[in-house]
Amino acid sequence: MKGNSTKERILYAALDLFAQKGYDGVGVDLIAEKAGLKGPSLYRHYKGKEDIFNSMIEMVASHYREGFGLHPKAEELPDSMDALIADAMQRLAFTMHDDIVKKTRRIFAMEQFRSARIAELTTRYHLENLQQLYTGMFAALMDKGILKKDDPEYVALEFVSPVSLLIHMYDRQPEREKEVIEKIQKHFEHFANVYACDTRGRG
Amino acid sequence: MKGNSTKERILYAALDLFAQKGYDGVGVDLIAEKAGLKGPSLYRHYKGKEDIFNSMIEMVASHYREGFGLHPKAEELPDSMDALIADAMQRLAFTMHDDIVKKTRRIFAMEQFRSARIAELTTRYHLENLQQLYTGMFAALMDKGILKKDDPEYVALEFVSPVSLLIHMYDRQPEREKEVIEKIQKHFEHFANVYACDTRGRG
DNA sequence: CATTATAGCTAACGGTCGTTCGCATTGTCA
DNA sequence: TGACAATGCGAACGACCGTTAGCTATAATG
Repeated sequence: MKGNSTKERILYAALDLFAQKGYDGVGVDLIAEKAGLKGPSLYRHYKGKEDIFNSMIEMVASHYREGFGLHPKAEELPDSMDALIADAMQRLAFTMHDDIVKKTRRIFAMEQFRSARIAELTTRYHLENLQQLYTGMFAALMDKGILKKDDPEYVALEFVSPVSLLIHMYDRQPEREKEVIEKIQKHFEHFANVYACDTRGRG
Repeated sequence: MKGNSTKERILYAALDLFAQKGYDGVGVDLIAEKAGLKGPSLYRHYKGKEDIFNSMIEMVASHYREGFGLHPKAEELPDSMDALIADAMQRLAFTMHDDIVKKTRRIFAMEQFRSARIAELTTRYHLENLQQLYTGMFAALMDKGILKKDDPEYVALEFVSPVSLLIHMYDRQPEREKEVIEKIQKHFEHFANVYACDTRGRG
């Protein structure tokens, strides 16, 4: 269990349990036990269950913000279609297997209707941030003559959406992981065939 | 409230309430009240809360199966890109505004991890059925020379994924409905530019 | 050293949960 | 009409919920 201070341990315990059974499915005593104390002691650190939940959300949100800060710099742009796909596959592997990211996704899926704040974060997390990242990247690749000239925002949407959707599928049916990865791989290849500059003839 | 028999009324009440607050957020007394009786009377019709939930899921699943049975027959195939998009926009309007469909989506989103059965239905509902529908349609359109020849399965995936993702966004942020519809419309146009046969020059 | 804040605990509160029991009412059918 | 199943109800059960109060031990502070 990550987290050094008790406050942090509580948040990581909450993250893990809420990801398993949802907000209403977890009692405060269980969170406390996982964090190494008794239920009432939680109230020395947080105002209540809702406060624990919100604090945990803000923690993973900032964790995510940091991890996502690694937008590729100009000189790190992929310089070919193959490099683009390799880069995307690496991001995929991280997203699919990082523990915190996985739990965060599950919570967002289950609790997306709990508040406007969470709804907003969910949309950002599942769609907008990814689309924005690739919009910038594709605009640059179009300039460099690697991608065909097109509206980079919508090319990014086409690129990102199947991945996001298939990751959701993996989240709820992890036994189909292989199938998901294969389909994403094939989707990338199909994307390359359609949008790359130097590809002659398709189909 | 739809449903004539008490059994049915209970399921529709459960559908509505579970869609609002999730399984754990709704008590049996509330379901009963909405169905016009008292909590303990539910047990004359179902074995318990879980049974109500599962029965409700099977009801909407079969409701969905029927509604989805309207796969276009060969002679109803769209005969142009414009017709294809018009058809898709009509399906979209239905999906976005039909009450039962909306509630079903919310429940699947919140309860997708509750059982393998629901996980499976969620994937079918959000991805596989749509992809399958358009895979068939696109294969035919490729034969007729309306769409460029390509792997219809992946063309369908590219077509369907942004729509599904943007509908999820609409579900949790209905105040952004206009934006969602615009983006889907633009996505369709972009798709047409990329994949239609008779389109010269893009960008 | 005396004081005070911090952080843990047990006990207990009022409330809600899903469920069961026993009884009353109604409708069906011989 | 009498028997019986079907369907409703109120009362109540044990379990669990989030939270508060009050006590204790330790750590920090003057």
